[in-house]
Amino acid sequence: METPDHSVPARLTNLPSWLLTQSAAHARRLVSDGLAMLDARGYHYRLLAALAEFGPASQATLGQRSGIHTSDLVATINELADRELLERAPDPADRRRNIVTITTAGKRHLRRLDRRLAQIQEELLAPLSAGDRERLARLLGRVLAHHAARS
Amino acid sequence: METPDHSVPARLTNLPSWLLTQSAAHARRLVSDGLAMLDARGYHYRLLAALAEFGPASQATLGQRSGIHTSDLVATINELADRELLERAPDPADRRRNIVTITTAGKRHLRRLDRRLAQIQEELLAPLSAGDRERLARLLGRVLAHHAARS
DNA sequence: CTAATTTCAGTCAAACTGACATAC
DNA sequence: CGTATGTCAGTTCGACTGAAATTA
Repeated sequence: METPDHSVPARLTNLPSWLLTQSAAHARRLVSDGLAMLDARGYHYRLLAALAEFGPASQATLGQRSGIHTSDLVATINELADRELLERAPDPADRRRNIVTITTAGKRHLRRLDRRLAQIQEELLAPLSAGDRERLARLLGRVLAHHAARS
Repeated sequence: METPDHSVPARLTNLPSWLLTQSAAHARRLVSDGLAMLDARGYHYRLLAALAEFGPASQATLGQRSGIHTSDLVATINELADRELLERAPDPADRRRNIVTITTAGKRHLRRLDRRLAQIQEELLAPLSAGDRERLARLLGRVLAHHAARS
């Protein structure tokens, strides 16, 4: 069983970081396109998910929960606030802070994104069995946990 | 065994595309930083690898082999040609084409990048056993093959 | 004074689009 | 003619940096 050396260098196909970034590129394209149909993007989902699951919070803590840089959060919140999917209100207890809250429309929007993303996962992982998907998720989760701890 | 719901939304930790893009983000950071120490970046490695493994070629076919858009290839080749790591010469048989060839210095540079990337993989996959790494590579390879076929 | 929070203006790598001139 | 090739200019998303203003 020889590989017929077609097109892509062995140096790359044997390189885990390449396999990872390339499959991630496909994932990002699928997610981007899928969310764009609902006028959304990755940051929107991540922020709405953090708000829905952990409740209202300041932008600083939302940054940690969503993994979005607080600097990028500003624009993301602006976009969602313009569409009334969340609300930004000053914290009376600490006037430096804004308290961000998801609205009912925001929750509805999040559910739409959930459904779309489920379809996208199906497309992304099409060649893998349920067991394979589980194994892949666990392996990636371990890598992620390791590097998340280191920061 | 309850998850202590610390910080990151379950919607994300259960989403394969998120696991993938997040671990890829760590990979990219490690690779970027590691290659930057050798004044290189991902595109340099991919292009040099394609040249070293498959020999001289036109920019169009190099684009396929390296997965770099022919539009981005122009700048990448410029950068490497300036440092004499490859040569760009007009194809006498078809004057639209350039034939790009890796130089001896380019091969030497590639070997340096190989070594650095090997260290980076170690860092990236630190929490995984050799068997786990193999399994991860196979799973990603299958996902990749599936989507590469579709384009 | 120091530290935390938000905001703004940028950079960067990778992936991609569209247009154009040239040559086949 | 239409098609392939290389070049150029520009965009997008996500991740990130640095600096400034406000308030604790």
